Amino acid sequence: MSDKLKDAQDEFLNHWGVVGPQWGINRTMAQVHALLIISVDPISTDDIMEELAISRGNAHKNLKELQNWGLIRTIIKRGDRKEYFEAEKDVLKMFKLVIKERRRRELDPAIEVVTACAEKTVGMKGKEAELFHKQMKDISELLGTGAKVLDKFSQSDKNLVLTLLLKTLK
Amino acid sequence: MSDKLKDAQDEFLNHWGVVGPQWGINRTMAQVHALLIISVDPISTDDIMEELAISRGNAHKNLKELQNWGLIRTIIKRGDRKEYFEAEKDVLKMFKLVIKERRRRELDPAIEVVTACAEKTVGMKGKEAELFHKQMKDISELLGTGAKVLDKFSQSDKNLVLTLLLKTLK
DNA sequence: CACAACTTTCACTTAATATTGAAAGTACAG
DNA sequence: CTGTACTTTCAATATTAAGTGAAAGTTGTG
Repeated sequence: MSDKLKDAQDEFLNHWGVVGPQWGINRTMAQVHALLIISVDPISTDDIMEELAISRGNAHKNLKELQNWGLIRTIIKRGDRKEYFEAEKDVLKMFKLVIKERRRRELDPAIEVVTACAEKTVGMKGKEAELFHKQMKDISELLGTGAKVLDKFSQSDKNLVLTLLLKTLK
Repeated sequence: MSDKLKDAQDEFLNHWGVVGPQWGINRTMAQVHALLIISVDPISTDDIMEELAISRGNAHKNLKELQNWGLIRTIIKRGDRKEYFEAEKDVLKMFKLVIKERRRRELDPAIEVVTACAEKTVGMKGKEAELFHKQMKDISELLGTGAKVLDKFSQSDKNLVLTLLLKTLK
């Protein structure tokens, strides 16, 4: 008998490890996270090592990284010296954390660069200088607005924001 | 005399090469694009090789890739056999293209995986199966809505959508 | 046709990232 | 205080991604 649940879980773990890197998240981190969001109970580093067939160092590093993103938390059980880990299971909260982190990593540095470049060329004359300044200013403004939108989304506590958004955009 | 415009342009080219990879775009592709969006006139592969000090193969590959994203177009001048390249200069259009491509690369494959996993476990009994199914379904729905939002944005021809959005979310 | 002016491909090199596993570090229990 | 049950670090190694440059392919021109 093939265990259909186990099959589906394995499919998720494997494919998520492929999808992760397309999101700028490494394969193992994506898989550790995947494992945790489908685990009913908190699990230990050893469980993760075994389940994903990875080394202790690797498991450790990625668990730390997931903690930095705020996606998982450490659980300690009394009478047990091991640490256990548990993921944020609420999918909306989870995505808000991801968006927040990606805004910080992707948008913020880009905004800094173009804003500085725009400022350095303000008021300059000549075709080339004017084009350069305009491009820097436009990119800066657009990314700035984008960052604000993402902020609002990740701070909002209404679950239906996305759905509302969709209607607004229609 | 230090050419302030040249300095700012170099700063942009260099830093954009750092920012690019954080966006899942390789350094050279980001720099070639950067060069093109601040060039007043179309430029050739040789110009790009010289300006960025990269090989022909590398320049070629990244130009092709930028064409796949729809971010640049080829220009031919009569009486000249060389190809020249020109970027989409409208920053809003440019970002719409980037968003469209990233949705395709990041969201679509992820949606496919979780949707399949959700379908395979519909109606299953037991704590573990129920959690798994719920997680897959929730992720699928959230990503699905996200994809639609990005679609609307990249299809919309109103320039002020983002700004409006911001107000809606307040 | 055949040469010149290009563009494209690709086997190889180089650089960047991820992974391992063992050693070092910590902290609790007895 | 000491042994044990862990967590953390890190130098070495493996894997993956990017870049090179020369050779092969293509196309327009005389």
